[in-house]
Amino acid sequence: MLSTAKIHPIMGEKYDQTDPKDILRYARGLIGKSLSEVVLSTFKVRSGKGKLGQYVEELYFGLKANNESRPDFEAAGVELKTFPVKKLVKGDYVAKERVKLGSIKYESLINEVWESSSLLKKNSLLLFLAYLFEKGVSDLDYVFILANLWEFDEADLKIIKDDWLKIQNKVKEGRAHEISEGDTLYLGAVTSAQKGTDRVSQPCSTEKAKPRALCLKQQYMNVVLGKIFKSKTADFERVVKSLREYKKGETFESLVESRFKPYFGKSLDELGENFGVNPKAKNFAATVSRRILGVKTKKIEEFEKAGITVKTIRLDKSGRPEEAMSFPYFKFKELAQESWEESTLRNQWVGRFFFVVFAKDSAGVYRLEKVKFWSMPELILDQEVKLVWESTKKAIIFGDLSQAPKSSDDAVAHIRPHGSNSKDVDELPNGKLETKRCFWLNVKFIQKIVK
DNA sequence: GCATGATCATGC
DNA sequence: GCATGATCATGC
Repeated sequence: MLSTAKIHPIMGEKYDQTDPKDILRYARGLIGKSLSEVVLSTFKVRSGKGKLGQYVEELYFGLKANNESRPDFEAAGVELKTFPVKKLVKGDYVAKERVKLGSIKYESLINEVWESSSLLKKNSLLLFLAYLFEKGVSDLDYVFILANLWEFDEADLKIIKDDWLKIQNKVKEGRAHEISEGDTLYLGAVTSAQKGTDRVSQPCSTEKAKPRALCLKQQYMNVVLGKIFKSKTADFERVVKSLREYKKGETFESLVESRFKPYFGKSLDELGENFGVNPKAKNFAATVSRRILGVKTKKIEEFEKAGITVKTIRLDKSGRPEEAMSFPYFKFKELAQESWEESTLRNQWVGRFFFVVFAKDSAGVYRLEKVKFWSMPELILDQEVKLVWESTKKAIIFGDLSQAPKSSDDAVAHIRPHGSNSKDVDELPNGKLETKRCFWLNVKFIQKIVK
């Protein structure tokens, strides 16, 4: 606990805790500095994660530990979110992790209504305070790089509300133990267990559930950061241009599905011709799918924010997927250093998927059969996929990729080359060069999903 | 028919 | 120039 804490002379400067703009002005006094530079204090550094946010609140803003259900700056309605970002080689800033909005209380959640929900009350106006994360730097020495007020626009709020309702609904149905972060789009229900085995009770079932917190997904934060910093990669196209496009009771997902419905049964070639897409390209079906969504070349904002991976699947005449499903290649040395919980693979596969399925008819013509939003049950992810990942990591560290999971091992996934050609290589920790590889979802597993 | 390695068009 | 999504090619 804190023994003493003194505000630095330059922070003797006052700010108006009832005025969001003045809070922002004061917050910006931190930009380019670390906490240790602006706060003179003798205090014990607390152990554990996420303490920097508390230090900032107490030492810089002079706030007391706050009641969970109200914003930090109650009179101004401003909630402070301190979070780490990383700088990519190309210069863009990305969130290091999700931004937590508050823990989920299963018992009370089921009695809340959205408009007066604790989530909305607390998080309507956010003050994003980002610091640059660097390995090995202590909490007080991180340099702050951004302070910005953030209010969700109508389009985002619509999706966040539907996310919230979806989570609430699962708890009402007594399925809190089946919640997965991939269920939802922008608002995630991330596990917050201290230990992997921690479980809490839920109101509508005797089954114990993992403790969870509501968060803004990492991908959502990446888009937000891109917009704030006006990054070149933050140029997106939205599927939903206006809220009026939503029919009554329609969610973003059902709206997307309804965009595809008029094309069900149409042949892939026919669709490609209509949209002027080169049928020879290997991403032919993927490009056609994007055109159906009404986007041409830019990234899809809603999909990007939600971390939705769009994949096309071709089924043969017997309904079997013709190929396994590839993902971006991984760097051997990076994977070797990761932990499963924070791995690139888990982060990608815990998200949502959108499958566009083309099936070969009796005449051998591919036709758009259906579309499907899907997320991997966390049980499969944290057991079966984890095993595949761990075995891959072992093989990489050992320096022999022939020991990595193969398609014939009959698991959920395997690894296989994924480069431009056999000369497209990456270095193993032992210095040996191997063709770049990626994780692939097995044909049988994909078949189960789309059935 | 299937597993595995190799490769290609696109977009940035 | 390279990552990505996806499919092609080969061999058993």
